Amino acid sequence: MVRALSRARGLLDGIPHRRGRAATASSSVSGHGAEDAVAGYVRMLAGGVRPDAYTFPSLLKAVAAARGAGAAAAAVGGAIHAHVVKFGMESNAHAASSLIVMYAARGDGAAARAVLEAARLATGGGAPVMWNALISGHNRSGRFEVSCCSFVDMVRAGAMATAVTYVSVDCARDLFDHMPERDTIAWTAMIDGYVQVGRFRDALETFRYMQICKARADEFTMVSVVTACAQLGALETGEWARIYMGRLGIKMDVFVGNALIDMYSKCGSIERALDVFKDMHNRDKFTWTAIILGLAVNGRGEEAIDMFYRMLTALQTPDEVTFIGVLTACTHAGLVDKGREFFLSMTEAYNISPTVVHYGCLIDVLGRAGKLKEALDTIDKMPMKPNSTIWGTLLASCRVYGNSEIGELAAERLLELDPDNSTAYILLSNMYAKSNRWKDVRRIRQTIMEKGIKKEPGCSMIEMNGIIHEFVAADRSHPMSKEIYSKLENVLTDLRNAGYVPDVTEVLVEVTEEEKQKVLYWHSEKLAVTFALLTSESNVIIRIVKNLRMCLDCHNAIKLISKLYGREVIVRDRTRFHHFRHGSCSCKDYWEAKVQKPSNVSLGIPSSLAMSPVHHCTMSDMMQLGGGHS
DNA sequence: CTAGGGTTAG
Repeated sequence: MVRALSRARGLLDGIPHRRGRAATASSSVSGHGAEDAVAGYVRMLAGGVRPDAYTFPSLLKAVAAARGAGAAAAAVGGAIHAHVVKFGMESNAHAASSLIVMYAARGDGAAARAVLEAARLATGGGAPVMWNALISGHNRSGRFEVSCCSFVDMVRAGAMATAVTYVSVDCARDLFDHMPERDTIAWTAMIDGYVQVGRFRDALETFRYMQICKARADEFTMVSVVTACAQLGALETGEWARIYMGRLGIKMDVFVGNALIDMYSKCGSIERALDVFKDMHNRDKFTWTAIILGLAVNGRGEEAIDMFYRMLTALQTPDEVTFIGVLTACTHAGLVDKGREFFLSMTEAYNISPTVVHYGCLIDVLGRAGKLKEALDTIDKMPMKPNSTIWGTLLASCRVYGNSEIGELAAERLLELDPDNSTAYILLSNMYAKSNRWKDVRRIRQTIMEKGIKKEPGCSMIEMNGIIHEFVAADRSHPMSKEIYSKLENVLTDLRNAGYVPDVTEVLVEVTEEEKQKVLYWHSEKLAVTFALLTSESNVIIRIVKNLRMCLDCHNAIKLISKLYGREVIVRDRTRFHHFRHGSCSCKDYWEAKVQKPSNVSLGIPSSLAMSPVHHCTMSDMMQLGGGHS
């Protein structure tokens, strides 16, 4: 590449002052690698075409995107910079911005800044986009402190630009609101800023405000909007966004397609994800990875693996994320041999070193199949230090299979790494209870109380007519709270008449039977389902997104609700989808405990200590009711 | 016609 450039330099002198065809040359260059771009540029010069303002941005973009910041790449960048100067383009905002991004992205902040200052001097201020370029370039090289400094400099220089999003979203919003005019890029940067920090509802709200302001969205904007919908499980809004794009003639490029596949998958609408997938003629590795993951978490592991083979046939190279999808598919489909096989093939066939996340997937595959010893051996042989997720995964499997020996070890390791992990305490005390080690049970409970360990509160979201409603356990803040609780009473009566028995043994605290039941009844997903029963048509699928894993009692209750009221309910929890229909669930109850409940009564254990395998919901129950401690 | 804003996991 460097040689090509030096050849280009040699050609410079012979260039006639002919213009006009440069744009064609530069557009033919974009979309290819740096090598192709430079080769195209050289061809252009050789053909006697003089580069213009349109030439350098795409050329530099290709060079900046080239992997690594090796000496060769640096030399090429420097040479192109020389060309920019030579052709008198250094104060052109487009060319200068491209140079700035290239230098900053490679970590050469001084060079980037020099380009900016030169352009400012030459033009008496310079275009604000150059500041965007500077900050964006710093961010690309991960030097966020430097980008913050640049931001301060920008403000001092009196420039107002769109890159403000990178400072802090709230600060950015303040600046955004004060911008004299906002173009599509500014709106998109703001919306995506919210998406990046996980404030998806703010992202959608800003998009709605964008509509009110009659600003035009483009495909970039829509990717961020659809991504927000995906995270929120907001299918109605996501669907609306797709129709909106059609109506406005926003082109559906591969980014939009990928975002849509992900959105439909994360909303439990895998059929529509597949529709989008089939309609896409340009598929990249993201497309395949998205559909593989979508199929995997929606309980269609075999099809996910078929897709992986199709991906190879389509000559797309899987990356480390693809393998997370493939391994997740194996977990959810219970395919142990395949899982091991794929894991090994990563290094052997694709030269991808498994990360701790991949090991987590493998532990999950083995654990869910009950191969706990093998899972433990795998952890021992891992080339990196196991993190808390690894031990947590193993612990969860130990709960399912009632293996207290390995479970105890996993819990201890987990607590070493994450001393306030509520799940570990609950499962540990539960395992002690199961082996009648009541002294240890009391010790754990004491620790929980003393340390004031708290569980992340359970929270369920549901979209109704484009509005997202949020419920936490025992929530009374919803405007329809009164109706919801009264409807819940009716639903529970129906359920009991149909044979539902509340699983109160999961409540750990010393309270009356009545109180135990209440705790159980007020779990956030029950509130959300009840709300949906109250407010939606009977033919509408109820879709709920939960932040934690579903609890066993809610799982039972919703199974029965789907049968009794003839409603389809889809719950996306932390790890998978539950599609409830006609009284059964797509997860095939795979994650439920595969052990018998302990027979505490016959052992003469006081009922206040009666325990059984517990789940995520119990800690808040415990704290909420005080356990005689409050 | 170009620069600054976009997709997959945890």
